[in-house]
Amino acid sequence: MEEKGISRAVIERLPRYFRYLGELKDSGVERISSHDLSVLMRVTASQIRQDLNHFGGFGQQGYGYNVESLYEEISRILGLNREHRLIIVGAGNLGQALANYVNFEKRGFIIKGIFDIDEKKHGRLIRDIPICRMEDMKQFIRDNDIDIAVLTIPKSEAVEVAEELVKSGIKGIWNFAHTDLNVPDELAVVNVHLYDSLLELSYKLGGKTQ
Amino acid sequence: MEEKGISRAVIERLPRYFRYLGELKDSGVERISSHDLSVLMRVTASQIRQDLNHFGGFGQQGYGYNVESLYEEISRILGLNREHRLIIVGAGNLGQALANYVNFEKRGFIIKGIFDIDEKKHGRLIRDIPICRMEDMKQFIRDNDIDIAVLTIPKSEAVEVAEELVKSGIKGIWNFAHTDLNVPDELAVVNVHLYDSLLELSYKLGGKTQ
DNA sequence: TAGATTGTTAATCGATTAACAATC
DNA sequence: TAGATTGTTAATCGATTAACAATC
Repeated sequence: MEEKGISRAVIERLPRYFRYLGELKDSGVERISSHDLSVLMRVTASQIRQDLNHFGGFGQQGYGYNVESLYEEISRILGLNREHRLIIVGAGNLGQALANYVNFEKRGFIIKGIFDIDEKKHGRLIRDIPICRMEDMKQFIRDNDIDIAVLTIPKSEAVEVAEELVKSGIKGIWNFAHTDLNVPDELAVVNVHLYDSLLELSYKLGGKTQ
Repeated sequence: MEEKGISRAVIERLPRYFRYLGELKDSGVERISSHDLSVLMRVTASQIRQDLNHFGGFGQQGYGYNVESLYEEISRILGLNREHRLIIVGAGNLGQALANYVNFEKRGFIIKGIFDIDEKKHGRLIRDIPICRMEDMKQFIRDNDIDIAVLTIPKSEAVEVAEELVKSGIKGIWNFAHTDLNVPDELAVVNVHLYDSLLELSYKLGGKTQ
């Protein structure tokens, strides 16, 4: 039993389960019931059981869930049992910040290269990752078996570059550009629209200011 | 008629409407029907009309919506008619990247100060924004009438610092720390959990790799 | 006026919560 | 065994879509 028509809502909750289980595991908790977890996470126990049962019966009646093994199951569901090879496209502030961030690597998201149009940046290293010419991107993706591209370029270029990435055989795009990409359905895209998220905060502030 | 019990789903769609209307405005489009907009945005026309009518009847039968005025309405709903004063807490890679990003300022999100525990960073400027001591944060928030704190510190410190921010009278937190904050309901919090978002991508990649 | 398109009510769909028999 | 807690079905709730009278 696995992933056919799992709803977006469930998928978005998985990383949060994973995070809480990781913390429980680290603090030495061996087992937890859906009820206890629901109190911790401030959701309903029903939702937890429903969510998990989309992927399999990981619990045991009268016992609950084994923290370690549930953690491993979710880890596997999230695809953390295999290594991902990434490139970052756009060596601006955000691209460089992400390149410098080492925690992703620990989880198997390996950044192999950075690409930028600015030739003054070419040849420079961030950590040990080279900043390369855009012209070499396609070949680099193939040579290094890259599956994820992190898009941190201005929106004006994003759509075009995304299409180029698709042609190069990339499997997923982590899109920080503030635009919707026009890519085939087979491609996985997750958008991080920071400005949208800031506007959401501004909305929620509502009458709270002034 | 305004914002009472608007659902999360609707709120999260507002910035996207705003973006599309901005682009239409910039390309000189004067009016648009919910149908035409629905084709462009790949949603249903019904949803657009329902969403907008939570806030008021901005359209006109037989005509559609005036792009400019709808843009202004949504701008106002999103709170862009007033200035927001921000501080960034945590001058690491991400904090510095956000501080360097000028586009937010253009929309009225003014970054007034940056705070970090690392005293080697104190006194340095990013653009014209000073990096200050954590001890001075509380006073700075009051003196500069700060309403939003951007939290870009490790999760280990985030909960504690968030509580301090609450006491200092902050109204909203844009949280990039990978943890849930424990703050009163009156406070607006929007989380940007980058790692969760990357895991979502990893999940979606599913069988696509290997 | 006739045509177009909204605002809004009603119908449908999907997600969340509750309940409980199965079972460890 | 008795108690606890799951997996799963049924009930409820909410969000999306469809339909259409109102009206520009």
